Amino acid sequence: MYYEHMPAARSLPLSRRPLTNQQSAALSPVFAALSDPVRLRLFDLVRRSGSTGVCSCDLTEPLERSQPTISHHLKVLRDAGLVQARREGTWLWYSVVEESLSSVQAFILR
Amino acid sequence: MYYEHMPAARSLPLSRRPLTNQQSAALSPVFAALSDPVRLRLFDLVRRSGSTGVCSCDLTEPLERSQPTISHHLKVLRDAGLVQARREGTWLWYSVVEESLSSVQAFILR
DNA sequence: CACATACTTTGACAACCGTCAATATACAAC
DNA sequence: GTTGTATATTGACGGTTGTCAAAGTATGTG
Repeated sequence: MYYEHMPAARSLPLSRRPLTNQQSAALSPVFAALSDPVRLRLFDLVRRSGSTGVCSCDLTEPLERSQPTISHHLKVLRDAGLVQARREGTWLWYSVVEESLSSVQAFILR
Repeated sequence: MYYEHMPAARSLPLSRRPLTNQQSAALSPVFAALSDPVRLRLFDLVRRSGSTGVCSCDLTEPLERSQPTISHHLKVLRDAGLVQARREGTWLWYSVVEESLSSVQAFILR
């Protein structure tokens, strides 16, 4: 008799077991991406631009940082999976990745 | 006529306005405290110890870090307002500060 | 091709971070 | 007081981070 259709026995539900090394390694970069005040405001500006998105050139002035610095921060947010870019001619339109904060949300409610 | 009892006019509800410099400066240290994988697991272990708390000596081994390192990380979590310590004789019992993640939660749902 | 605009990459710098060994402090028991 | 245990602080080390100026890449216009 095969048991492949039976769930493995667990002493505790998944969320009640200690955070594993892998889970924390996957989650910490998301927190790290939001650990800088400039990036927090950057993410907020991108998020409130909605599905339309916002172009990088419009983010330099309100954040009072140089254009390369904004580009650097956007890359950090992109690498963390928090925002995405869509090219349209010369411009890059940034928008948030929906559900990208679900892992953080899951950790809070854990 | 005095208007001191009238609320200031607002073009948008508070949560719909861009994150201010002060808000991001207050929020980023909380994310920074959770941006390290060891601290994430540390916070998780403290949290699951409940109101009883857990003593620092029991955290060194599962996290595979030296005692000074764990002490350092606990201080970071304490400074961020995420955990608190209560002394009982020679031991310090660490427990989470309830509602300490509410600012993060508010940011996610913003 | 040249030129302009939008954005990225490189390189440098100071500041910060994670880690541990060594040392110091706090408390309890004697 | 001394001795022992629990925790914090100090100092040092390599590695990472935020920032900008300068240079490079990409796309569009003429």
